[in-house]
Formats: sequence, C-alpha cells, structure tokens
Amino acid sequence: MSRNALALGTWNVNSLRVRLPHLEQWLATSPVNVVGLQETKIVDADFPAAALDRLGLAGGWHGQRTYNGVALLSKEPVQDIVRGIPGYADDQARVIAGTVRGVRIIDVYVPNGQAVGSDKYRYKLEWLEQLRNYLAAELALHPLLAVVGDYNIAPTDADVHDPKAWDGQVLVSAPERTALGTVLQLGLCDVFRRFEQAEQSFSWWDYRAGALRRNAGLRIDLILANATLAERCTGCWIDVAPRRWERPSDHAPVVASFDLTG
DNA sequence: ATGGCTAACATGGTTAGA
Repeated sequence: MSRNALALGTWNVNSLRVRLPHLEQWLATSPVNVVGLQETKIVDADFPAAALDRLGLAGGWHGQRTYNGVALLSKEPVQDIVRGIPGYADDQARVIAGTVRGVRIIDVYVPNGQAVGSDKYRYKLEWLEQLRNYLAAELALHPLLAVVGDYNIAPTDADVHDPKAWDGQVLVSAPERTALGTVLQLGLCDVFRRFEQAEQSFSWWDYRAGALRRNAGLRIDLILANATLAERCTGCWIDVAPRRWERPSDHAPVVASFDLTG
C-alpha cells in the first residue's frame, strides 16, 4: 500500500466493551488507519479511550446507554468532529463525522426498522430522509467524502443469501432500498461493487441456526464515496475472519483503501 | 419449527438486534 494510502474501515462491534479485544486483534493485522464503529453500546463517560489510545487510536465517540452508539477512531488526527445530524433532534446516537487527511468521513448506524410497517420502520425511513438531506449539504462542502457504516439495508438481491426468503422483509423491502437509492443518487458510490467480488459476499450473519456456517448472510455494511474519492478507491473487501473468532460480533468489518496521492 | 443466539440491564426475564 502506497505512502498516501488511506485504509478506511467500518465495523458494527455489537458492544465495544465486549469486542475491545477483537478490535485490538483485528488492528494488529489489518492496514486500517481509520475505522467507524457502530453499536458501541457505551456512554461517553465509560468509553475506553485510554485502552484505545494504547492501540494508537483516537478520535470521537457518541454513545448512549444500552443501545446504538458510534465512534470514529484513527491513527491520525481527526478534525472537526460533529455528533448526530445537525438540526435533527434524534435521541438515538447514530452518527459521528470527522475529517482525516482531508477526507470527510461520516459514520452511520442506520436504524434497524424491526418489521415492515412498524413504528421503528417508519422511524427508519424518516431517519434516512434526514440522512439524505445532511449528506446533500455535506457533499457541497467537502471535495472528498465517505459515508461508512451499518446501513441495515441490503442494496440489491445480490447482497442477500436467499432473496426469496427475504422478499419484502425489513432490510430488503422496496421503500428501504428506494431510500438508500436517494442517498446514492446524491453522487455516492458503493465502492465494494467497483471491484470484482465473490458471489454471496456478506457482512452480517445471524448468530442463530448456523447462519455463518451456511453463509446465510446479508451485505448491509457499506462504504460509500463521492465520485472524486471513489475514483481513488484501490480496493474494497470484507474481513470475514473476525466473525469466526471466539465470541464474535455478528458483523464482519469492511475496508476500502484509497490512494490520496495528488 | 415464528424457533435458533447474543448483549444490556438485572440478577429472571424482557427488549432489541437483523
């Protein structure tokens, strides 16, 4: 990887308290120098900043008790940290943004939605509209922009292990995909699909029913980049290995590398 | 088979995840 390479990761850790050793083990071999975390499930006062500092990571975090929580951590300085979506009074901690080496990075934990038609589903769609408006404004401000995170939407049936079984379900339903489409139409690219990938590539597998063994997964963790940044993307991959470790998160980390030369 | 598993909060059983 070149000197000006930025390796940007995203990982839903499903409790940073539990997964701190996993993060450390992953970083020991992964080239990532910036990572967005989701579902940290820890209030800011208890955030393991000192332990992360010993791993060479600093940045920003935005947490709450029990649920949600995001963090943007880097081996390089993180500037201009913004928590939440400005102007949107959301009591759930789902967004944090910062700038690393001139790249604006927005880390998101999109609501799950629980079930099509539920109150949480309606919140998910409303939340995605707020995200779209936020990203439209951010794209006008930042020449290089990435939006990483757990989108809780499988973009197409190619991102679903069994499209028939999932047809119309939450994470896959047409209104969710349309909402994600309006985000992509702002000029953001799902960089994973810029490269040749194995079929049945997923980033999440249910803990239950041997889903990982059967590769019964979904690709719902995405790295989006604006056109200028996407052109500089040199690779994007899902690191399945940490999903196979002891006491894993149900999500695998995803990484995209960018050549920032010039 | 509407199950299966994991985490938080709590300290048994509920809520939530996806």
